[in-house]
Amino acid sequence: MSDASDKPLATYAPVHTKRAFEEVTDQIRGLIARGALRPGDRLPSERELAEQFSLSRNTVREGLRALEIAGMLELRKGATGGAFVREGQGDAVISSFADLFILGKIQPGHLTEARQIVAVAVTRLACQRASEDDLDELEANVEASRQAVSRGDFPERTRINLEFHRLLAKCTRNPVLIVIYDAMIEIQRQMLEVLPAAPNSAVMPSRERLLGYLRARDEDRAAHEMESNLRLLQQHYLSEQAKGSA
Amino acid sequence: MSDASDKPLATYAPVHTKRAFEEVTDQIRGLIARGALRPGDRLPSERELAEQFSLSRNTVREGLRALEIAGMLELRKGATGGAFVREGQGDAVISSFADLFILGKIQPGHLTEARQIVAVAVTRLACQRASEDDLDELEANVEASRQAVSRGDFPERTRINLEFHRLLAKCTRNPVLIVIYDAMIEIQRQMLEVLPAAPNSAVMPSRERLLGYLRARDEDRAAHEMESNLRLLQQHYLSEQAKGSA
DNA sequence: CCGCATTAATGGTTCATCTTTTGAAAAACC
DNA sequence: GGTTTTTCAAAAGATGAACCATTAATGCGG
Repeated sequence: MSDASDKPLATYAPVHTKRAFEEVTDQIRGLIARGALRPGDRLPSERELAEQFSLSRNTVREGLRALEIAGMLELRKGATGGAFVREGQGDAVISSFADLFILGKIQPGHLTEARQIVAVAVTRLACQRASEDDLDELEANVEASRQAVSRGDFPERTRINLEFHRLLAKCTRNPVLIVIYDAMIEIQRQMLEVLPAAPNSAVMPSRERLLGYLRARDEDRAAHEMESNLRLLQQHYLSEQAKGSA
Repeated sequence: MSDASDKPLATYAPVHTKRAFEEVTDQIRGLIARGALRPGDRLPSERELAEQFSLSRNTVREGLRALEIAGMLELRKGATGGAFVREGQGDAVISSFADLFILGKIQPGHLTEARQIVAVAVTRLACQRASEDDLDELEANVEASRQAVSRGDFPERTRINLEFHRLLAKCTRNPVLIVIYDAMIEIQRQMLEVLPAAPNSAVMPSRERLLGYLRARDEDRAAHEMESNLRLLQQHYLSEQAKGSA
């Protein structure tokens, strides 16, 4: 079917026959990247898009779905429904990151090592940039954790303790760090559903000290507190791993 | 938010009517998470899955497509085609991360700040863990960069210089750090396509010094070299931002 | 044994049609 | 007049059947 005039020059490059729906995603991505579509904007309905692209509605939907999964669009049904450009959040990053764990690509030791690195930096930046409101939120979180413990609601305590990290990351005002840190915390959460949680009664006192250092804007002490806290965790997982492989 | 009266007995389910294709993705994700499906395994054909799920082939395809986009499956067509569980790589993380930049959520200053943090840590770990082969690869990369400069091929030099970071991250042997760092480098690359690149003639000498420190396993000097290198970049972007908003 | 045409299996695409959800307009009610 | 209920239309969601395109295995002829 392919005569010589098909590909006259030896460009070896392209390959990977593009599927129709990828053309849809590329074009829409391009419009967003160029600013022609902005967060909150509504795209034409599936039927209109299908006509404009000269594709079937099904194929267009696959493209829209792809962008929805990628977190760039939100598809709303109903009378005023349609495809809307999303205010970008890191949900897609977080879930695809978590998939790496599901696929067995990430071991607990890998995660805690990376967490240590980012957590210390996040703590330092939070110390510099946290507003009073941020600090109040953190304090409320610690208090909520205390209450969960007193109720004996340990799953809830775990959830609150992880939430603490999310709040801390928010203080940095840096979306890159926020999404990275949130993703790592999400994986941690998923790990805790499978692995035995480290009991770690040292967490609460550590949190209280950390809170004090944050309020005092004592960056070094705050960072050190966070670091030693996570080092315990790292040691726990490394010893678990040793047990597992023994 | 405090006492029991907050949550009466009837907490009215969360719901959020699940779409049919999400059931497909959840079930397959579950099978992978439980180890019933492992990387490399082939799923039944779309037609068979449609029958087993009691769904139309179209709907099943949407589910498979979703997992393909998430990077968990690979769909191959042809006689021996089908859906295969992928060896997990961070592609999906990287592209969804890059989407945050496309959506305008990430500014250059955010990225370089985060890069500084991770890069220094990556450098330290690379110093500890890089094999001789790793170091040879890094050296070859620097040499390639030199040659690109002498050819005057600056886009190629940029590509090679970013590749240096990818190689460095690989030395850490930590998939979490690798994927995070790769993602940041990819965003950097996309930024360079839009923004004026920092000329930065200081890169090559810095790279050579860094390479020396890596070979000498001199962690502190290597980390310092990387840090001061990126600080220049950060200053460049901050001054650009100041110009832009002026 | 090799080379080429055939064939079967698979994903890719399209079409037509139906269902469900949702918001808003119209109607009924007080 | 204002409020509630009903109706309606627009949109995505789902379906099933058909057809196209690609790929690897099969088998035939040399």
